[in-house]
Amino acid sequence: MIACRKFVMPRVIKHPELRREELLDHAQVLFLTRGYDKASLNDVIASAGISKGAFYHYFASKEALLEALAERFARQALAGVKGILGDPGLDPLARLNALLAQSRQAKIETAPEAWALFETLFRPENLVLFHRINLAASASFSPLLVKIIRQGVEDGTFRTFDPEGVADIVMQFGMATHDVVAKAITGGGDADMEIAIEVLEKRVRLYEIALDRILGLPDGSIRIGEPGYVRAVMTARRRTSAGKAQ
Amino acid sequence: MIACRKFVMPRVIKHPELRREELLDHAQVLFLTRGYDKASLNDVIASAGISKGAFYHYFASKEALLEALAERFARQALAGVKGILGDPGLDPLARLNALLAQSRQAKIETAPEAWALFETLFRPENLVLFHRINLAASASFSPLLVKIIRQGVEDGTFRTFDPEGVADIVMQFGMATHDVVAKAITGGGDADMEIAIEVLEKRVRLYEIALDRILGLPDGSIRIGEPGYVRAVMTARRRTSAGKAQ
DNA sequence: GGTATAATAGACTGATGGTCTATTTTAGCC
DNA sequence: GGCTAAAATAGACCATCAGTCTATTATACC
Repeated sequence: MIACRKFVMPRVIKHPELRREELLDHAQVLFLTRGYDKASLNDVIASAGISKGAFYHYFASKEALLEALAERFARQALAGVKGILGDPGLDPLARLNALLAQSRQAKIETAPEAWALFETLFRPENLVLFHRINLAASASFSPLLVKIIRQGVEDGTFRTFDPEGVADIVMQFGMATHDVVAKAITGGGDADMEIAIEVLEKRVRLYEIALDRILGLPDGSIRIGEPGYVRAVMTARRRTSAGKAQ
Repeated sequence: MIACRKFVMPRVIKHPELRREELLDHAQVLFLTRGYDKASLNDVIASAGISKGAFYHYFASKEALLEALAERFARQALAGVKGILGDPGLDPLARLNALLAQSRQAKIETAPEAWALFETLFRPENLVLFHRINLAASASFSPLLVKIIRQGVEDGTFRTFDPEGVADIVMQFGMATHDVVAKAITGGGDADMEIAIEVLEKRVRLYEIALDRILGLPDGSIRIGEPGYVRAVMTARRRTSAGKAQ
């Protein structure tokens, strides 16, 4: 039992990250198309072309796979936004607007593929996955928002007694917007979409004014998106998703 | 094959509702304590003391059981609130405040048992259940809110261009409040709770002022809860949940 | 080439949601 | 009370799932 090893000890450090990333790619597609519950582990490993033993070498469980996927989503979402905080040439309001613009308009318009994935997160079958990503994302996103709002409060741009609370509201509005957009896109026909666009455009205006007033700013200070951008986003998305089969 | 029946045809109408309700009771306890996923169908039928055949006579699937439970929750939540809309002696602001008070303070303080159940909905394992209930609840709750806000807009009490949007925001705030309360209660020790109470009290004030401003009301018009009520609720809940084993 | 470990394969397991067939209970009708 | 058809119930059975276990191959270092 007590094998007195001769201490030859080769230490091997490989690159399991690559395999993990590859697995996450396959899992992402399957989880988002079928939902976390409906996509079985066998589906994932079949898609990746590996055995069960290999999978469990890289991930402790299906749950761990989900967690890793959520973390990767959050990391990617955060990456495009980090620079704004570091930019010293922006005042707090511009910074907040830049953050909002970046996290919606820019991202949506420049990367419809990424948005296509994000949008499926709002489908009911992806509830679990969405929740995980949401947790991971707001854990890293909220502090950025709080920091910006705090700066604004300190230099007098914003007026509020609860920066964390306002940050939370901003996150809530952001999620609600995504939700409405996703519902509209996945929803009914073109006539429905016209109505949805109108509703959403109005909603975005409401959120803007609400944030203005909550932060003690004059109406029209906060810009979540230009007028007409909802239509642009949604027609663009419609075009993209039209080419896909189920 | 073609049995030419003599058309004796007895028609039997029983009361399957009772059995269904009973099953929902057992499912409610199990789903809320263990979570929807972790509570197996066998657990449910064992708890109810019936066979699988009997269960599938009343419900098409485990999913259908969840749906029915969510509907019942929503129905119960709505029941206590219906009267407010019918009360002709209230102006829109009082009506909105009454609705907010009813759906929080009153409900919480008068029925800690009900709230204890509700609170567990926010635990991560109950995500699916919560989402269903939330859907069912807002489907019936939102129209009430919209109606009240519309009345207020018509008679000039409220000023907004998007009553549906404001109703959505009210729902969002309500959910966020529940969420924070639940996290604080299920969270750490008494010291943490003191901090949580402070945060939440501040958050409630923020939501109140936010709604005031969104609706064009003077600050202090909307009352979600009296100052100090958060502490009362949370200490009351702590006492209740302290007596329970896991 | 020897060796310890990383990596992989895939049969196997226990539990789960759901199905199926068989049996008992219920309720109207003569 | 007997006849009948449906309602209600029981529980064996099934396919599928996440996860385990043992066996085998590949790799990197000596």
